[in-house]
Amino acid sequence: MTLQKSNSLNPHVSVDCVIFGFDKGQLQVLLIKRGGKDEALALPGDLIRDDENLDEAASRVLYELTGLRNIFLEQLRAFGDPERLEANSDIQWLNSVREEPQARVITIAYYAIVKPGKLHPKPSSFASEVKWMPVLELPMLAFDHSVILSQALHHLAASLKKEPLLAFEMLPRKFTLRQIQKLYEEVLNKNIDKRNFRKKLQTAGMLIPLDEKEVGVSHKPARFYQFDKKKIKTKGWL
Amino acid sequence: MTLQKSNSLNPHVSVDCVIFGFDKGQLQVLLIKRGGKDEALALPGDLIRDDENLDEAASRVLYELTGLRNIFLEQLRAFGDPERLEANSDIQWLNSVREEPQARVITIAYYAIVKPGKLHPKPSSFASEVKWMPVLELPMLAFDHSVILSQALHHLAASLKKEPLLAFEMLPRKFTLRQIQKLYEEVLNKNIDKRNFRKKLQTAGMLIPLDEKEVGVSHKPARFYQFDKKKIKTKGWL
DNA sequence: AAAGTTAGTGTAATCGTAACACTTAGGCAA
DNA sequence: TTGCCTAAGTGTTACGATTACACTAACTTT
Repeated sequence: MTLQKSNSLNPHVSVDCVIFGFDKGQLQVLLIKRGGKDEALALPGDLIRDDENLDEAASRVLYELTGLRNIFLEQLRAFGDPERLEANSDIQWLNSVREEPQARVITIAYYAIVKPGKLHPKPSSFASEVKWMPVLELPMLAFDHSVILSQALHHLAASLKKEPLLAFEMLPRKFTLRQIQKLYEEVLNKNIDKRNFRKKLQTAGMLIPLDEKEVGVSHKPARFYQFDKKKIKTKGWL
Repeated sequence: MTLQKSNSLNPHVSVDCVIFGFDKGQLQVLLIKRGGKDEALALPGDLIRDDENLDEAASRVLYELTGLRNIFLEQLRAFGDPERLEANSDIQWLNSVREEPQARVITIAYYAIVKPGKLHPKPSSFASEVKWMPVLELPMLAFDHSVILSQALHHLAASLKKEPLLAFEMLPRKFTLRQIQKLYEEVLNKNIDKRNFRKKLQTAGMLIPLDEKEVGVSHKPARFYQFDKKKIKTKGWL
């Protein structure tokens, strides 16, 4: 091992966040454009700062982008092919100014869940454009972000089967049984039997029925429910 | 964000490998000492080189340590508190020579599985001492390696429930039904009913019975089996 | 008032899981 | 050689979980 070499080209390390939301019956992901109009969409992310750990860096990216704190956020995994393109245009600028060889970028991917309505995307110092995109009809993303996103999606589906908590993170505070079923159908990409699904929800006993119903719908109005946080069951319930 | 700063202190990035093996009825992990006798045990690891991706770096560490290739190897997750101590003594030396502030080390943890008997630990350029230790009776490890190991162990148990393949990676080519059951009992840390366990193995149909039995044991000799790689079932079988 | 839409509800068949005990084959010691 | 020790090997029953399946109720629109 050449010490000199391994030090001189220490990689950049960034976090990238796959931010999921469920709205209009579709699973959505929050994407940005950093610079010009015709740039590819990308996952929001930033270089890690010296004084923050990985989780804090991801939290910060989320906060700077959305203004939200206390969001569900977990590390997915690290990505770092040496051929990975630069994940931050600042770095490109920096390197071109210095005429140094470009250091690679290793990124730690996180996935996050935001309740619908909590977030009204707007441009920031990070991103000239910010918007929700339905995961099922995505264009190509910048860098290796398509790979990251598809792994995050896979992971989300696997987690949803084990942890009902995640489902409730994706729904508004009050929701109907139909909404939660649609969420599962969308993410797991299969149809679920209504009666069996409700039976299992009842057995789990994590729902508080409210004395409130849908209004203005042209069919029998559904009852609203709330999630009972005291009764989380986390293992294998679907 | 200060560009200058974020670049000048680019973190070091390393891989650390949690190498599991199952021998003498116990789950073991391969640990090293880098330097002196009274140093704490540590997970084997190294800085990532410029020309390799993360998986390759982990593979290389494994190869340099054990001489083995084509080992089961998967990324666990990244660890990177800013307070993380140096994970490579070369770096400390380097930094002290240059009188630079120490850059933090972010590490990508991997876990690997090695069949018993494949590996006869011996010192290398990495490590002055290399040895298998039973995971249930470990001393404190260097840096944050105890945390990494415990997460790897947890992950291993979770994976074993889903992927029988992992079990077969841990066993020799020929094994008895008792061996595979003991493996599960050790990793999942609970007793398993013999008849039910065998029934499930049969249902899964991944075992090829051999015309060979234990010899020299002071009880009814058990039949040997082989794993049928063509019939892997990977989802939820235990 | 009729048609359209989703809410809401129970039962029977099937499958998987869990609990449980005795006979057999070999080594070893008296 | 006999008896004892040890682990191998083998089925059945009870229980719980999962699946499949169809009608009535409430509200809106035309």
